Amino acid sequence: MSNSRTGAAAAPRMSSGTTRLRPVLRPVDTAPLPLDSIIEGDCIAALDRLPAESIDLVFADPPYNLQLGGDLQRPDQSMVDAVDDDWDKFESFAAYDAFTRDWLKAVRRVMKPDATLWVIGSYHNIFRVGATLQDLGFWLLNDVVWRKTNPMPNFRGKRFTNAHETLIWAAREQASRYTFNYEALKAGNEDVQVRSDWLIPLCTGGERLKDENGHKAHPTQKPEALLARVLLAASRPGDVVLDPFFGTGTSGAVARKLGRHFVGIERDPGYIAAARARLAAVTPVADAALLMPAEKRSEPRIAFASVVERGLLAPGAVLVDQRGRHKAVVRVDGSLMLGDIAGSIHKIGALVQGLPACNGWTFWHFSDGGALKPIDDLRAVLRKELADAEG
Amino acid sequence: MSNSRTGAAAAPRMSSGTTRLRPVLRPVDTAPLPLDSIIEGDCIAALDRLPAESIDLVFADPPYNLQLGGDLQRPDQSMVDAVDDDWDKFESFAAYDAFTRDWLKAVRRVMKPDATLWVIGSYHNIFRVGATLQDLGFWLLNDVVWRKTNPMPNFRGKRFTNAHETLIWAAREQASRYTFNYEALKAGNEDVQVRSDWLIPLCTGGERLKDENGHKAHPTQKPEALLARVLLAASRPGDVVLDPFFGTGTSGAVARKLGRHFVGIERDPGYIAAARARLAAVTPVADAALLMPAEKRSEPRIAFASVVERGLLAPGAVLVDQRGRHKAVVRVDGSLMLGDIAGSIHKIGALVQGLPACNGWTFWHFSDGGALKPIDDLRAVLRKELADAEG
DNA sequence: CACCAACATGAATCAATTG
DNA sequence: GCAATTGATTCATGTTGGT
Repeated sequence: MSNSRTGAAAAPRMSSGTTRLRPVLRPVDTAPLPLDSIIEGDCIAALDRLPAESIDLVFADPPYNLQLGGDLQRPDQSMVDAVDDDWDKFESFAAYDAFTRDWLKAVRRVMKPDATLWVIGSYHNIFRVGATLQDLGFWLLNDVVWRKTNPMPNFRGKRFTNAHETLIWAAREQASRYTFNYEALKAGNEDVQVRSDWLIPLCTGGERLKDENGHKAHPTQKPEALLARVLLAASRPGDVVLDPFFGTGTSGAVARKLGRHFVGIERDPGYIAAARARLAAVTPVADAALLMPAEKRSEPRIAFASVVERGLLAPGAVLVDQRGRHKAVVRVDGSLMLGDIAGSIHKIGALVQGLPACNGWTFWHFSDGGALKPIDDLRAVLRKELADAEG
Repeated sequence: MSNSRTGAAAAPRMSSGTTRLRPVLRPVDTAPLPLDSIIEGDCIAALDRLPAESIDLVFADPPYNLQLGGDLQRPDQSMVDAVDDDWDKFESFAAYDAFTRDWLKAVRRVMKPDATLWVIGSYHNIFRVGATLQDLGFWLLNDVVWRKTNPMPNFRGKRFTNAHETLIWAAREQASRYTFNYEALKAGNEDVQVRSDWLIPLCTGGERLKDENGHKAHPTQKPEALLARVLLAASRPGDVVLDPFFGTGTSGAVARKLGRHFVGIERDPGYIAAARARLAAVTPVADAALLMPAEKRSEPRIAFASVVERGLLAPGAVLVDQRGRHKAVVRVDGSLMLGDIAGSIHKIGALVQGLPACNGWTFWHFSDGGALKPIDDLRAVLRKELADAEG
């Protein structure tokens, strides 16, 4: 592990160097990663200049103007007389798919092998994005529903109130060992696993950026609470968060507040100006201890043999399961004996239950003054000794 | 309008005769619409034999293409009974796409011009289905989220609990003048528009069909409440509801109960037998207006993390008990920190008191202008927001 | 019969380390 | 790189069986 796991101020984690994918052609003129800054320009061109495998987390809020003008307009600018012409629809969807494919491929190149990607969208575009992700080899982890507490009603009464948007969370590849701060999320959620549906208000009021005329600075500014949950779930302090459609910089503001680095790409100078002003006003959470995700510290491995060696259990001692239905005898070498079969605490535990696997530490119990206690208690004794010895 | 709109017993509505799409090649040997019966056989072959433009509503629960790997064990070492049926296995995404395209095209031919289609799926397949719908010229109306009250947990703690599935609601084409019972839905929802996220329990208990051995008759039986909401929203009494993946006939049972006709297509004789027995036991309700399933309600769970996310408490804020004997610090992720130990508000509250359990909401207080107030007051603020969202 | 404890189960793309 | 081993991990709801 890199040292960045130990503090918010540390340098960003570098790629492990192991490339699990086939080698990637890297553009000749890549620049060093411009940490905590906004790159002005076209998303894909800018991505192609970033170093490969340098990003820990990607958050993307791509445009979904499937049939409008702008960057997705047909190349020849020709007029289409029938707007609902099937062929035109196909052209439009195909153009959007090509655009999606291009930016996702460019993003994937700069992701570390264990990086993950979040994309947000609505039913207009999210299906195409999701299918493209699968086609490119991303590994879908969850689709997450942002339930809006205060959605805009459906004024014409012709459909259900469009009260949610969808986020897709995907790893770069199936083999990725991605960051997921399970324990921390659970601790903040009444000690229950966090579900795939999140209830969060729209970005309104003081959080909503306004221009000099009092109009909203960006049409689809996302709430910081949404980004906070994304970053707290799937990144660590010191990680680098890339947002290829930076807009007015919600992802950057939250990254900065939570001790993550950001890299933003944005084409519109107006949005960039708004984002820069916003970022300058962000106060990072100072105390690194508040940022590190609550985690069960990984305990040193203890062999059952050392429990016997240390005399916490004598050879010949009888272990039973909690309800006393199964018995086994401790041998000097730390294996268990059941009749004439010997094996590990796990193997014998699985055997007597007819199961493929078993955690022997919690399954087997010993008698301590009449009370049955799991042998895991004995492991805890050794761990404490070990911890004390290390200071 | 046909007279079928006025009563449950009327004949099914016939096509208006105006074809808004380009002419469709109709198979020579189409049969008359086999109302209220199950067609045994391949989905696409059976669809090709149905008359064109004869269906008012389609509900489809296609294979999800789960792509499961090895076995999954629960923490108690028991096995998860996963979907491992042959009908859910596909060679590749391309094969699944081809399958999807074929059945959707066949379905579209038999839909009336104003008919709509519902498809349900998970993140494994729903993106591909949605994109294919768009490619074929369907017009997406909503994506609807079925939020499960009681989903299966994520046993390994590696992802968010997969707590929802997605339904796509689409018209045959953009010009469709589809059925949407807006006023009825609103009246049944405390006079507010029905949202795109529905909270409904899984199909369990007595509703779940079992075989003679007591095992579930179908691995993915859907709750009747879900189908009831679909049919009440987007069909009228007397309409014909087609289900190309009939399974054990939930859509048919609900259609029959609500005074709609059904046409089911199913390949597996075992499922068909179960469905026939089930359908025979259904009693149609005399007055369909009486049956509006109430949304599942439960006391909303508020996460302390969301109190921090919304800025009601800042990271680093100090919480104390009422008499100021214990202190703990709020972290960014909604856990509390006591020394170097992090945990939930409840766990840390229990820890400082040496008790096995503690209600952190009433135990911990924050300082509000000199006065100590329980953090439960902050929960009340969020609860009010949530109540507004749930209706 | 009431009550409680134990058990069962739901569309699941659900590990990390050692040898 | 692959196989074998170790060991970490669950929420809501309904049913069953015992006192």
